[in-house]
Amino acid sequence: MQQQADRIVQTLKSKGLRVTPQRFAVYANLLARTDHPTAEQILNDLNQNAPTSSQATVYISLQTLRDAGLVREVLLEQGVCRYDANVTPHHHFRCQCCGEIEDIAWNQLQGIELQRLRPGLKVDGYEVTVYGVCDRCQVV
Amino acid sequence: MQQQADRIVQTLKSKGLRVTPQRFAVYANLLARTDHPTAEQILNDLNQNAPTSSQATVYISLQTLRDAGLVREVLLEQGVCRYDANVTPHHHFRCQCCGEIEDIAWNQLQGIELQRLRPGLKVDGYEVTVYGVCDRCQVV
DNA sequence: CTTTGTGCAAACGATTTGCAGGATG
DNA sequence: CATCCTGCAAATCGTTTGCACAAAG
Repeated sequence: MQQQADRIVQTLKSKGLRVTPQRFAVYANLLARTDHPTAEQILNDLNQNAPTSSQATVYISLQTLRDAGLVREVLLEQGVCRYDANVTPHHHFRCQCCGEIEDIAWNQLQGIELQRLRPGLKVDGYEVTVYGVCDRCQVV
Repeated sequence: MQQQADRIVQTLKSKGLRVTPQRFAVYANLLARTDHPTAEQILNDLNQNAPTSSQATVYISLQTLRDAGLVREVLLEQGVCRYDANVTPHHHFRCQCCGEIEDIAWNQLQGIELQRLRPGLKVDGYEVTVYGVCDRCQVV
């Protein structure tokens, strides 16, 4: 617990970011979650018991964390911006029924041949999005 | 030209959609473009010479076409919704410099093994997004 | 003490909606 | 002629901004 908190502080500092309670809370919340929450969901979660951060601060903190490379945006639905504290390369599965997004480990989807791409394109990376129905939605 | 127009009319009708000048114009515009325009870009393009459609109509036409499966949304930038009349499965390349989106033919990126995915997930399809820098931006 | 972050409320831009009139099948 | 579509303007939603105050280094 304490170690985890220290690690977060160190991570923020290492990116040259000031450690404020609000920023800490946003990042810690995102690190603790396995879903891919929206800014609003994070805001609600943080303020559930006691008021922690204002709306504007959550939005700005997420921007700051994104610019620092600690957090990434996941855009799979129109008008919905989700956040993910997992910044190592990985893929996503999206349930077309409930909208849930599940991570897919990088090594679960290998073997993509990028060699056939048009020469001239400088490739930095890629990501696979798999669409389907999750087990929970198949039962219902 | 005329044949193309007839084909569009037939396609719309086959989906049970009424053929109105505005709806026709939106779909024809999208079919004629190789870029991935936003609703606003389509609107401007249509009204460039003479006023053709109102803003609301373009937005609703795009929704209708999407629901009919004639058009798809491409979501690669936060807050930007692009449209694509190519609804056959294909991948995308996005230039991180200029934001341009280029189609990648399905058969240019093969060999993804979906077998390793967690059992329980019913897969309907997948899509690869490649990030990098296009040739035009590499020169500059 | 200087810089950066926060909160609030107002501003913003993209998209949606309500409603009256008009076109389509 | 019943239904669906359009245009307009107002409403809405998520996100951003301006500014005064507070906190961090």
